[in-house]
Amino acid sequence: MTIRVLVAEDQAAVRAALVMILRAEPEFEVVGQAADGEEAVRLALELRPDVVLMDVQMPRLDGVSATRQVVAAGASQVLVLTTFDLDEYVYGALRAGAAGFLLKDLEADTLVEGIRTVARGDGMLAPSVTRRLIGAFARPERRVGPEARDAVGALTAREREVLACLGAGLSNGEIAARLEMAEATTKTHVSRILAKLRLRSRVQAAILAQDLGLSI
Amino acid sequence: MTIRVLVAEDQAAVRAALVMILRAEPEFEVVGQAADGEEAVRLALELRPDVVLMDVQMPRLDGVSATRQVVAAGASQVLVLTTFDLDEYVYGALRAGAAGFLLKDLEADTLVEGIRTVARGDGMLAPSVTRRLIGAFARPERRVGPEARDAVGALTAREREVLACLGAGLSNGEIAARLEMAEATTKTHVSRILAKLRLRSRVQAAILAQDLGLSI
DNA sequence: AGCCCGCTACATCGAAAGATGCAGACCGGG
DNA sequence: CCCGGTCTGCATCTTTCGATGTAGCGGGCT
Repeated sequence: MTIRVLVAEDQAAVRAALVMILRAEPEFEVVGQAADGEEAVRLALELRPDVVLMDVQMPRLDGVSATRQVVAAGASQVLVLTTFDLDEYVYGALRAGAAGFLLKDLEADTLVEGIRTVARGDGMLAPSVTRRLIGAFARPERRVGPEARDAVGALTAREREVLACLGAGLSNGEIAARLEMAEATTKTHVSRILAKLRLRSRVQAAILAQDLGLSI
Repeated sequence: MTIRVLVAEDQAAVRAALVMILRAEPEFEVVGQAADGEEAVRLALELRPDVVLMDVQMPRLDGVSATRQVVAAGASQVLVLTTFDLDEYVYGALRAGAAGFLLKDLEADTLVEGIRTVARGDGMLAPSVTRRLIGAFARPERRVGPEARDAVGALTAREREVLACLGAGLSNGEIAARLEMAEATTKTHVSRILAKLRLRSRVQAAILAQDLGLSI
């Protein structure tokens, strides 16, 4: 079971080096090479490789945008490669749907292992990127204490529905329409929610709903 | 430069195996072993190892809580180890401040490499965990499009102050007091903010302020 | 059965929010 | 210098919100 790889990298010397590393491994087959983003997208859609090795800095279409298109088409797993681990590149690539992000100062072993990893559907990140991603992930959730979660647990199912609507920024009238109840009933629910959660306005309820990740 | 490691794992056989792996590497020094979470915290604070290898399932105090305490004290980097890669464990551990998260089905090499990685301040995740973390990270950002950021850029400084207060869930009266203006003036600002951002209520403005990370 | 609880509904009333018009302050350009 | 534009501020008026009381209805429990 060979892993079919497309190499997208504009610098010919670097591209040649990458291809050489891959050719040294019998399990890889380099099915194509691209020198810019547009070519990368075109070849990915045509060849459907298992993995696209994608440089960030490329002419005509940058690697992040190319990644977005390849992933949107469901063509391949994309492993992004770059010299600089700027936040902008990292976050951009990951949001574009990249399965991994490696820096070019890597060992051949790491690259091989990375391609293997993303080929089987897992993720692979450079260690420094991993740490920052963990940090970025860990921060947002500090807001909601357990007491708030408990209080929300004390709400009835219907009240939670209303709370989710509040989190979406709907007015009482809109909530009533969506949940098929009278506006007066919505007000009743809102009042109860505020009382149970010890909040003073629907705005605070909406923020809490956001933090809890409630969605309608 | 040896790396000082504390092993926290309740199953004696597993603990012994981990210690054996570490002892085989001359760069590691196992400075302590703990059989439960409380002991792990106590030893970490006392011995200040470079890395704590922390099991999730432990008696008396679970590994996630223990991690939180060790990290809060700034004692060590924590590499969490578990048999099951349940979301609950992963997210809990990472939010608790863990530098890494590995599954117990790992190779000895991976463990060694993981400890080395977290010891120098980087992050290390099992590949399957990496993929899910990327997914979890990529999703949240759908909320705020560039157009919203542009619109916020069109606000005046004063209006942005008011918007930040909205994001905190304050009423017009509270905003007026905090920013030292009349409540009527606050209302003017709120109205202008809503018009510029094309929103229909302060609730939506508050949600947007949250997503933008505005804070007072 | 009787009972409690949750959902729904409506009315009423005071408080908060939001739209609108207008005035003084400030600033760069003519 | 004055002029238009923008920012800031305040007051007035209508709408929406939120609290409170009352009540019918259905489902689960004893």
